[in-house]
Amino acid sequence: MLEDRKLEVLRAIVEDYVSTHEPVGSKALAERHGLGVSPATIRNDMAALEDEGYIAQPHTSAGRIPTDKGYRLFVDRLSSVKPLSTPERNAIQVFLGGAVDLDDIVGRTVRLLAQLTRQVAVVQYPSLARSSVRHVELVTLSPTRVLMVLITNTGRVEQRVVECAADVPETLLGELRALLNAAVAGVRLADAPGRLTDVTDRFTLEQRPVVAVVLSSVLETLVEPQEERVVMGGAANLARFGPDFPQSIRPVLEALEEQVVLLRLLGEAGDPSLVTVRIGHENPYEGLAATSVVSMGYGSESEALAKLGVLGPTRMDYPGTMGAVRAVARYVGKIVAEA
Amino acid sequence: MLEDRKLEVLRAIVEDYVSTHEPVGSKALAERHGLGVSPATIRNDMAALEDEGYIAQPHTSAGRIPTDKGYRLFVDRLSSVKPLSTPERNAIQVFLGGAVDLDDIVGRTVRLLAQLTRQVAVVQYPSLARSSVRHVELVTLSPTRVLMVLITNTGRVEQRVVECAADVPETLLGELRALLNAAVAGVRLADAPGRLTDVTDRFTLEQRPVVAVVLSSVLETLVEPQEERVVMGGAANLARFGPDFPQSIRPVLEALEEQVVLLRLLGEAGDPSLVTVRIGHENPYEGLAATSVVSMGYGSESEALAKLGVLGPTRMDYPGTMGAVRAVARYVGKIVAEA
DNA sequence: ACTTGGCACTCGGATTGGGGGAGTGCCAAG
DNA sequence: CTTGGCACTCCCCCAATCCGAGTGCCAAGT
Repeated sequence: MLEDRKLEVLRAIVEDYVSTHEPVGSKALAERHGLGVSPATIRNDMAALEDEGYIAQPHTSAGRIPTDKGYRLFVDRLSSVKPLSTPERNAIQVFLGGAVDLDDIVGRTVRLLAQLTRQVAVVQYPSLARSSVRHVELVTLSPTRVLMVLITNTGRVEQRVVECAADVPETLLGELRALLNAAVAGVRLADAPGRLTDVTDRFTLEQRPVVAVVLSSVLETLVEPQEERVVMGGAANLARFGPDFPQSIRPVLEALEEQVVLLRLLGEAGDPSLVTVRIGHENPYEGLAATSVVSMGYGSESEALAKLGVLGPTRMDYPGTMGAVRAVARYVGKIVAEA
Repeated sequence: MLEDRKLEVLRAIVEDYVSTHEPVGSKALAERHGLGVSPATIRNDMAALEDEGYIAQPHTSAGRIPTDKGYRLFVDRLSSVKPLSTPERNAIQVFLGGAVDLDDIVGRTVRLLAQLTRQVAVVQYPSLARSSVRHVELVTLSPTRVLMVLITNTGRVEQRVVECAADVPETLLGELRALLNAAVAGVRLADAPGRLTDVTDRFTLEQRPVVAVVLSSVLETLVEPQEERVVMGGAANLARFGPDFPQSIRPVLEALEEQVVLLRLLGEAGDPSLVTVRIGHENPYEGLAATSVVSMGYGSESEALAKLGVLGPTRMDYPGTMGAVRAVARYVGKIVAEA
């Protein structure tokens, strides 16, 4: 009973603080939320909650604000993901439906997420490692230079210029192209290198050096997690962060420019089939101490290809944000899987 | 004589204000800069400059700050582009030298510019319209779907999926590929459509519908200015803008997210072979009233392929910024041209 | 054992009221 | 045309003050 009400009070504090952005006091709480008790009682509960570390006061004799720990409890036990409204769902379909290629899908997704949540959105490109090879193309640029283009089933296109010591005859290239495609088409990138081991053997001794150079380039592209690309958008929503500016926005902007940091933010989250929330100091970057990340994997039913998420102040609307992230992730997953 | 000194005073005001970020008064001016006249004299000149609209005072009895018009005069007549230091030049070479493909070049350029100028950098991808076709590739995805990949001499890769009503036999595709490449390889994109007019004639009547669909897709990709892509970086440098925050940073962030706005910022500048400066209200977007854009075209000797630039507060170090932009533009131009 | 009203207390934030000073404009003399 | 002098004007900074929301605790009520 008492425990129950304490949790109820915590929920009320989080909700009020999220909507007003101001420390919330016992009186306002008692009034606005229909808990049938007096401010004094709430004060007792609040004192307890503070002892346990769920809330804190900025200064003596101010209202309380939730701590990271408080938000954590709220997210884990006091709230449920809020489904989107039907118009919102429709908007997603319309907005993503018009996409033509992978870049377009990712770009639209980022804008969509940013608009829906009014926060900063981050979307990772479908990972190369988990997708499969659709086609390998070799194009002569100059006698000694070859452009290798790798197309995956997720629509991603990787390119690389190969410099060869000797001239590469067009016929050789054609042969190699055919062999390559026969060997790896439809194969997952991670498994592809194994299929290439005996390709060199098919060529004459004098051809082998050239073949080897091209092959090694293909292998590199296959194996290297390659710069896992991440796209960010909605930075203007940072202005919503609060009036306590440069200090708070600066490190966030810095973090957002580092692909590496973005990748870690998304990458270190848990089960990709569920919405994950990392709150404040739980994030792997100190500049984001006042920031939460809501993320989720997307891809085919069976497997996540990549992740996406949004980033906002710890004082965000978790249920709503989680709902938006989940809905978008599912929808994008469907699109990417069927493409 | 008098005119000359007035200009000298204006230059001093701009330089001082840029370095201190504070309104500059007559006394400080007389001391710090070696104009051999008394503060009183300077006051007279300042009054004149104010009448003519080159400087203004934030409030009565404060120092003066340059107006947009003042900066304009400074840029046009009082300053010269400041060449980079040798170490800086080396840094450019090292940093851009390691680039492997077009995306990489553009990405590195943006980071380089942002770091060099400590401002927000904007780089446009080499335009399709002005570059030429290196290769067209057609790949079967499923019996009725064909992926068209267009590779330009600037290293840019455009892709598009073509849906055909009927099955597309591999042999037909091969033929078409050969014809296409024979027709347009090495041709500028703008001129390419003309070369394709009689391609359809080479096919049998029953093949033509399929050929036509693929061709029209190729044409679209060739003709459409296609989303002219722009990349932005160094947003963290916005924090340097000033302590008068959200109001000033918000519209800028918003503008930076609009590809369209970015394109206009770069696009409307003048002669692409020279460094162009747009100051404050000269910009085609009201959110950027306190912002200047320094931009320049880059590409081969003969012709600019695209533009790049930086964006910062009107109170920026113009000579230095212009020097950095020019140096980077030239170097990137060289790299892109020879690639 | 909780809840409640009462009450003294504590600070942060907004407001007010002077100085202090940088900077200006004008004037009269060089 | 330049210069020193001088009165004047505001802005900015600081300190003192007040106000009130909010707290903690206690003693009484259920």
